[in-house]
Amino acid sequence: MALSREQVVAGAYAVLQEQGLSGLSMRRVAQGLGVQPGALYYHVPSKQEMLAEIAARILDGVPGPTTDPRQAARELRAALLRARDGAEVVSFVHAFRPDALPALQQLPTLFAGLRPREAGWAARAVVHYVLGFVAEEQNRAELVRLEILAAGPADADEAFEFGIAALTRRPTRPA
Amino acid sequence: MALSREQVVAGAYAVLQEQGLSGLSMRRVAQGLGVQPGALYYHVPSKQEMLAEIAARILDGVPGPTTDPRQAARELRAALLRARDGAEVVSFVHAFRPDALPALQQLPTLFAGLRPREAGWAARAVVHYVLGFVAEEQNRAELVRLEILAAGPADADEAFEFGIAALTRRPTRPA
DNA sequence: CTACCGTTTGAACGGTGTTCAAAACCTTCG
DNA sequence: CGAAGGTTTTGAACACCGTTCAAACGGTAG
Repeated sequence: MALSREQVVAGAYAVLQEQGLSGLSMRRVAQGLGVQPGALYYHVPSKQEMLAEIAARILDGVPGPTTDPRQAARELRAALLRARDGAEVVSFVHAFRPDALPALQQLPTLFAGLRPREAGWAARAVVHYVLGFVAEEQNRAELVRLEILAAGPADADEAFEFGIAALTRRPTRPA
Repeated sequence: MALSREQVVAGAYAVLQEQGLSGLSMRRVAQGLGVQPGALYYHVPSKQEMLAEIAARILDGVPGPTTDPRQAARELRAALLRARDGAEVVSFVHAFRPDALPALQQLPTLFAGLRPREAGWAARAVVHYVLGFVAEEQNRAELVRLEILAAGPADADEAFEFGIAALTRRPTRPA
């Protein structure tokens, strides 16, 4: 049976879960699918595009039908945590192909109380904060797993809420 | 005259400015110094350590003697913008060697009005926001330079202040 | 002049993303 | 059935990458 784009992406996702982003090479994906590396390029134009599809998959279905930016941020974090190195993957894709992540592009609509300009800024601030926070979270977990770092305090949820609360508080009118 | 660690780092910094982070390879650094790649490893244990030194150099002297978190954030952004791909470099180093960046580790002391736990959270939030914001800023500039992306609105300063204002506003006491 | 030590070379190892002509496979048609 | 034609895969190569290490080099002190 011939390969398909979905199978390639699924295979890559499996490698991501088992080896992490640094272990995700086209050769390993090919090996996992029992195929030569070149075959992948018939279904996928580049590794970057493949990662874009994985990132979309990671963010699939979030945020749900909420109108609360805080809730959206929580769901975003949960989705990122579900995939190994999820934040790193999404950050990478967000950098060179932001249009491939509709989940993040729709965020400004949740800041209904703000003018369009400010809503965009607020959404970007939340995205940067969430991606940075979770990237550090997953990274530390990995370093702890490899015993390079000692486990720190388990206050991630509280810390996350602290930042999100600040970023979603309505500005106090100056004067 | 024999090479020195400082010369290696300076050479790497020069390559960074001319080629960007993606063009910064040990081989190119060696070439710029008129030396074989292996010679670098007598002065520097790895590329990661070399990058850590570059990141420290980028953040050298910031934040200045201010006690205002907002001002510190502005100086941080300015320092990152001074180096090509500065935010990406510092993010990378911050991920696997946070202790190599005292400039970022000292940030919690600026949140004097908060309890230690909250001060740490606030500092981390600011770091994630600033690094994410400037990374996007520099990345977009690069994509525009390569004519992959059309130039957007020039509201970076305002957008930055918006996020920083939110992150440095004192929490409204809940009840 | 010789020994020594700090530094550099040159070559190699094992990896990476990507390309492409040629081969293999599969389906459809005569 | 066999031939044609399109789709998919192979196998090999290209140009890189970070890193290692024995051997050679350079200068300096005894």
